This record gives sequence, C-alpha cells and structure tokens, in this order.
Amino acid sequence: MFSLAEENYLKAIYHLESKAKGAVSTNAIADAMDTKPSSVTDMVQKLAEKKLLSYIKYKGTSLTTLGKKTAADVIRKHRLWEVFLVEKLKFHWDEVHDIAEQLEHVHSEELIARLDKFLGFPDFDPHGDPIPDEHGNVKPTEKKLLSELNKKQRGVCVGVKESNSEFLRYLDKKNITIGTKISVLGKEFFDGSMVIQVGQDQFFISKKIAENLYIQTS
Amino acid sequence: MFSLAEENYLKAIYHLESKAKGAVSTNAIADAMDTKPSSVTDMVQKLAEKKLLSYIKYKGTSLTTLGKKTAADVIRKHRLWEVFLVEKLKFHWDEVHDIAEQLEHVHSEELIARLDKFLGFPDFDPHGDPIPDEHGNVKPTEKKLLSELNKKQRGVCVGVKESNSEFLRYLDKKNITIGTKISVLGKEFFDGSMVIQVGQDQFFISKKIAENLYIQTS
DNA sequence: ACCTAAAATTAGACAAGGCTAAAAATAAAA
DNA sequence: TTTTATTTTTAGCCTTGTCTAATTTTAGGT
Repeated sequence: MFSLAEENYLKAIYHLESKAKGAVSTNAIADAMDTKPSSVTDMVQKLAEKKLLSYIKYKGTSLTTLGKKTAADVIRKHRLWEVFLVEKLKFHWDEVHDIAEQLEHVHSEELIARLDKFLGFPDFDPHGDPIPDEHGNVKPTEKKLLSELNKKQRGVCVGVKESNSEFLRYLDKKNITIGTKISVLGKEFFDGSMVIQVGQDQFFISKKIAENLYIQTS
Repeated sequence: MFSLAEENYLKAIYHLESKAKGAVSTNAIADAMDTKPSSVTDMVQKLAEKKLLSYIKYKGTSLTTLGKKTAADVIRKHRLWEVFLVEKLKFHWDEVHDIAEQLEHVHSEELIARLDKFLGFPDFDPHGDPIPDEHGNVKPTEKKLLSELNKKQRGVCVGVKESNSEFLRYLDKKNITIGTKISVLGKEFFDGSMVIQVGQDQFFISKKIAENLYIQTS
C-alpha cells in the first residue's frame, strides 16, 4: 500500500513519461506537481528504494513495471470515479477532476471491481481518456477529433477536448454525451463545418465544435 | 477544512459523548482510536485552539457546537457512503465500514448533496444508524429491536445489530433488507419467537433473530 | 488525612513530506 | 576550452502526528 504522496508522484511521472519519451527530469516533475525540485529529488530517491522507479542522479527517472502498474491503478480509479460522477451524479464533465483526485486514493480492490461493474465496464472517462483495465493495460486509443472524420464516417463520442460550461450546455441541448453515436453526413472543406446525425436529429456544427469533440471509431 | 486526523478525533469524541454523558476522558479517546493517551492530549490541545472542543486539563473534553457540526458532517458522509456501497454496489452490510472510513474524508459539499439525492435522501444507514442532515441534526431515532414489538405492530427494517455473514445471508433469503416493511402477526411470550409478515410471505422467526433486527416505527 | 494506584500531561524523539539556501554537476556559449 | 547559465542535489530546518519515558494530578483505600 502506498501513501497519497507516493501515488501522486507515480501518477505524475506516468503522465510525463507517456508524453515526452525518455527519462523524466526532476524539474518536469516539480512543475507538474507544483512543488520544488528538491522535494522531488527526495521523493524520487525513496521511490527508487521501493523499486517503483529507476533513478540515476542528474539523469532523470523512469518507472519500473511495478511503478507503471501502480500508477495505472490510480489512474484507473480516477477515471472510473469520473464516470460515476458524471453518469450517476450528473456532474458536468469539467467539475469532476478535483473530486476524483481525492476518490482515486481510496484503497479497496473490491470497491473498484464493483464500481466498474456498476458503471457497465466503461472504456473511457468523461474526457475521452481510456480507462486502464485491472492489470494496468491501456487499450491503444482510437480516439480522434470529430473534425478529423470525413463524410459517411461514424463513431462514438468519448469526450471533450477543452471543456467550458457553455460548450457543455450546448452539448446537453443537442443530447450529445459520452456514448452518443455520431455520423458525419456532410463536410464543407472551406470552413470545416459539418452536418452530423445524432439519434434522429440532423444538424449543422461549426469547425470549432468539431475540433472539441473526441470520437472513437473502430 | 480539517485534516484526516482531526476529523477522526472529532468523530470518535462525538460517539463517546453520545454514549457516556459528561466530559470525555483522554484514555477513553485513546482506547477508541487505538492510540496512546499522550497523542490524544496533544491533539486535543490543538483542537481546543481551533475552537472545536473545550478542554480542561485533567478533566476531559467536550465538543463545541462547531466541533459537533464538523463531526456530524463526517458521520453523515460515512453513512451516506455506506448506503451507496450496500444499495448500489451490492456489498453486504458488514463489509462496508472500512471503505466508508476512507470515503468519509473526501471533501466536497456538492458531492454529498448529489450523492444524497442519488440515494433518495435516506434516513438510515445499513446498520440502522440515522444519517445526520446537512445541518448536522440527527432525527431522534425511533428505532427499536424487532423483539421489542408486540402483536399487530409494524415498522420498517432499518438495520441489523450484530451482522455476520450467515445472518445476512438468511435475511437475503427472506428478502429482508433496508426499507422492508415488517408486521408482527404473532408473538410467543415463553420464548420470544414471532410470526411476521414480509411482503406476501408469512413466517416464523426465533427470538435471536428478532433481537438482531432494528425496526423504525412511527 | 495519607499513601498508593490510575489517569493525564510534558518533554524529547522520530518519520513523512515539504521548504530554503547553498553546493555540485551538466549543458550551453563564447 | 573556458566560462556562464541551468539543472539537480545536498544540508538543514519546519510541521503534523505519532511514540516512549518521566512527571504531575487526581482518585481510591485504609
């Protein structure tokens, strides 16, 4: 069992590793966690002791298999709780992060297994990010922006890119939410606008909107 | 916002205060929290500084209004989460305590308000204990043991006294759960056994069982 | 009233995690 | 290559919450 602070470090390093390939620098971690580099050095040394990551002085760190698994577990919990908050408690997509940040540290495998089932084994969180499975594996994400689709392509809405209240209210009004099937009926090349089908409704959307919706095709 | 340790102290003192009237002793708190009396003295002094309780050296402590409210908030969260775990995630009544112990420390008023609504504004947790309202008020509990009821009385099952797996399985089999309406059709005085009605079914229960079920009449 | 036992408090230490200031290593620039 | 700037680490200190050991109060028994 790992402490709250340890879990947060692992999570941050996991995210940094997946973005910029190669070892993660001390300063990058400090930036991401809003803490001082000296604190990072201390913690990273402790995590190395515990075999959660490998650390070479002045050269940066990278997670071990155990570290990755542990981080993925935390991220899995975070994203499942986000689904719960949005789907069951009707929070908006942009209100759930801070709460999930707390809930992700509740320790109970059974709890997460049951929550997963209760939610219908979702694959994506409300921001369109994939939910790691119980072994820490993440499905290679197939998600694209709606704006990348062409005429006659279709997919399922899995999240939003930049979520602000106005945009989310618009989506509510159009009955677009996670899991909504969307088909592209037409696309204008000069402005990127589209005509899409959502349920029985067909309507026009601007490029700006199409660039803010994540779609899973496959 | 109070720390995890502070919240746990307040909760423990709240429970002790409601049991044994009068100021709560340092040793009693230490016992309840499985910690040392010296640690309790330290913490109690800090909580007194913060006006959460009044403390007189060698004489014990008692919660202030603020302390009581804070404790009741934590207990409210604990009990709402227990309802969630049992009603929604299908945990058994005796498996939820440790998990709720963690969930109760998640800070978000909005979360609790929505959870309360999602659960249908329950009045009791799965152990039959009343859930404080958002102002920290606890309804004076009307709960009795089923064994205290007499012929023709009726009420709603609000919890169990001592929960063990076998007993809970028995209740499952008889379709008795929280909220189940129970009527006493007959009662034998020489052994305390009863004939009760649950839904359409009528059956015999022993005194031992009647003494383990909490019923709310009113 | 006195003397012992129990309860409570204080003093000093420690681990986790964080910070600041200073030193050391690496990278960049001249 | 030497100097400068940046990054990283170390050293020392702080806070929270805990502990042990020693001391002080209060309570009980005769």
